[in-house]
Amino acid sequence: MPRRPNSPSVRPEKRQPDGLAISLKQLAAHLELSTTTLSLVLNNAPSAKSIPKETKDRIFTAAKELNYRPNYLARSLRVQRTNTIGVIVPELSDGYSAMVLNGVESALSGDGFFYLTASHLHRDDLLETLPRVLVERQVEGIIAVDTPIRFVPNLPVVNVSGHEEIDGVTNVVLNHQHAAELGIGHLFNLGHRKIAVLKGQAFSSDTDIRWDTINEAARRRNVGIDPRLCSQLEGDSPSPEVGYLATKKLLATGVKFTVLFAFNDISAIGAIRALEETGLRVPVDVSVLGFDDVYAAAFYNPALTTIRQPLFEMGKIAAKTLLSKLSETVETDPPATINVEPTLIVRQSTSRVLD
Amino acid sequence: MPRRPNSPSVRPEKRQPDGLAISLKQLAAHLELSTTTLSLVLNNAPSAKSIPKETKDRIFTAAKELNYRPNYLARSLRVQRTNTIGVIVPELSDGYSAMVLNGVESALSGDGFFYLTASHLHRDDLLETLPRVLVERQVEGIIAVDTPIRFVPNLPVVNVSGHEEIDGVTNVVLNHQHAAELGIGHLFNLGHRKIAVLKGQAFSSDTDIRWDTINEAARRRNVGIDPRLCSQLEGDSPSPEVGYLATKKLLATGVKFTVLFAFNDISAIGAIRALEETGLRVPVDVSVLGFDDVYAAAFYNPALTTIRQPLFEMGKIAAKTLLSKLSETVETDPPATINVEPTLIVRQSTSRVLD
DNA sequence: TCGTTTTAGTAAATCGTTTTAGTAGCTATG
DNA sequence: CATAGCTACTAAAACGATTTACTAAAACGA
Repeated sequence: MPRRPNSPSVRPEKRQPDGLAISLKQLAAHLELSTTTLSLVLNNAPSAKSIPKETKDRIFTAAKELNYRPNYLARSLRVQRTNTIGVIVPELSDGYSAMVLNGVESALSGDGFFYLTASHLHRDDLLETLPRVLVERQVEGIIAVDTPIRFVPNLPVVNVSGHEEIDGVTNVVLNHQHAAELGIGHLFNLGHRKIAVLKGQAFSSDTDIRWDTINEAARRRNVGIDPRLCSQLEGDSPSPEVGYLATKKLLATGVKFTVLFAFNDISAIGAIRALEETGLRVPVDVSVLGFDDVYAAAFYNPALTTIRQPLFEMGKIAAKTLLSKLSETVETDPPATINVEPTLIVRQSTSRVLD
Repeated sequence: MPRRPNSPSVRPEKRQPDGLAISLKQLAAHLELSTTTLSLVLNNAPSAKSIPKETKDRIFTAAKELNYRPNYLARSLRVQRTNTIGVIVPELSDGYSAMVLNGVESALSGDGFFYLTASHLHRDDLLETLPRVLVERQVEGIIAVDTPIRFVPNLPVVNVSGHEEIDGVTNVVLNHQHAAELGIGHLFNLGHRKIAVLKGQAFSSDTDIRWDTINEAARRRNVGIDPRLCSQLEGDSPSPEVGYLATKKLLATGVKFTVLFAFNDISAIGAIRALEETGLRVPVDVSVLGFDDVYAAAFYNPALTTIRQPLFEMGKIAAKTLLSKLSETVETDPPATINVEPTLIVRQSTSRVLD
């Protein structure tokens, strides 16, 4: 995206001060007109067509001069629309949520919508209460990101990476069959047969389906995955450490493997650390396959081969879907599930098996 | 933080459905009482002490049964408080903002506050309009993160990593003198004298002060920084690529250096890629020093030596400061600037100079 | 000239709360 | 036995917009 450079320093006098808030009533008094007239003109309602241009201009200039800004609360209360949605994420710092959020925002900002963010931190109580609190705050809909649905509000809901089928909830999910095919296919073609897997944490929505589809794709090629070669991530830290620990556990079993299929890039990075500490070089001795394609993946050392998940787009799609649910002009319900496609990004962390 | 594991699957019948919203008026009609009484009881106002317990219980149970939730808009409009603040960030996906945001949220959530997020994407028009729009939405205060202030609303403002002194704006900033001392001191002690620097993008608040303090700390040790060994980051991508490109430019000049002090960890990662592509090993041939200590830093290969900036805490402090500005019980104004201290984290990307 | 339409507005209701300023009826007290 | 004080409530105003249902005057048409 091309950008013009900003002026590096802003002169203080360029900063605009703000007058005190003025209400429509005050503005009307100042103009000796009724609030009705002002409201009609300022929102250019159809019935304002009988108001002469001269009066309209008076209103507009006075509004600008006195810095009139409608009170969103009052307006929202009256028109029963807040142009606000709620977004529930596990935690903000994990990269995953931030990416999705970024997509959500990009779709929302054009339409004058804002969003309230809330993190549930995998806590049961928050999973119950957060949707209620958001409803209380009159959000028009909710986007949940990698979050189990405990409470279905009477509002449109879109769940990113949700896999439960719930009435009124649209799931935006990766095509996991395809993702597993890409990953296992790539490893198989490189000659790998002893595949270890880092399975996701129990609380992660994708854990089960990821594991199931990987297993299936492997079985389809007559390469069963040795149960001893599956290690589950534990703990909700967003750092690579969880992958490091899970890999250590894997190595401790002594069962040999030629490749490690990680649950995500972050855990793949931790895994590589664990492998190299044991004297295993990546990808010479062991290949490592990531998932997600976060920014760091391309620049890691070695650059990660990974299954790209279009998180930004998923957020964008989620927001657009929610908006279309909210606009009463759209009649057709969105499908219960919207699939997005993964991409295999081959870099340096996987290579052909030697023996 | 200890956590009990979640049940991995939730039985559908455990999901709570939501009844339609009911208003206070409806609830009052149902109980054959006035809305006044209900409001007094539900908010247990002092004047509700004359209401007998029996009536109170009737009200509470009916509210629970009919699932009454007060409309936050209406309440906010009446009491003139929204318990909502606005947060303006450059972009969500860069890790930096997400970390700060996480801290903000942690301080806010206990106090029943929520926040609206807006990204300015370094665009001049958004820098002007976003604060206004947030004011329109009746936020009670604004936290700006690494964001120049173009428009000072008539509200408490806290600027994380802001360096302009503006009336009514509190800056939460790193002690950059100390940070530069830690960094340059570390490099100096390792014998480095030819120091290259990756300077931040023009739009980043910390760029100038970081550069100035580093220069000063170097000069204090009689090691001037060769102007040809300073390369500025360009472009607003949050990926390591900007560091990669800036380092390539540095290498193209042919001027030798023994260490590279990067603007942040992300650009340090890009720098290492560029160095290794040229056949320079880190830290054997060139040391690299990062800044921030993001999650990836500890697990990068080589693990990054870096100056840790407590971003989570800075967000938390910013939010707490804003809240104290908002509570009229606190009389004393917070200081114009709040300093936080950096820490030097020594890992594998720096080593003693050989010659 | 009379009726209709258009022009240029306004009064009042409304959204869903909170809060101020009461009001009846009962009880205690000197 | 008057009155002060308490008990158990309520009517109505307010927050700041939007919207419905008007009106009075002017212009138009036949």
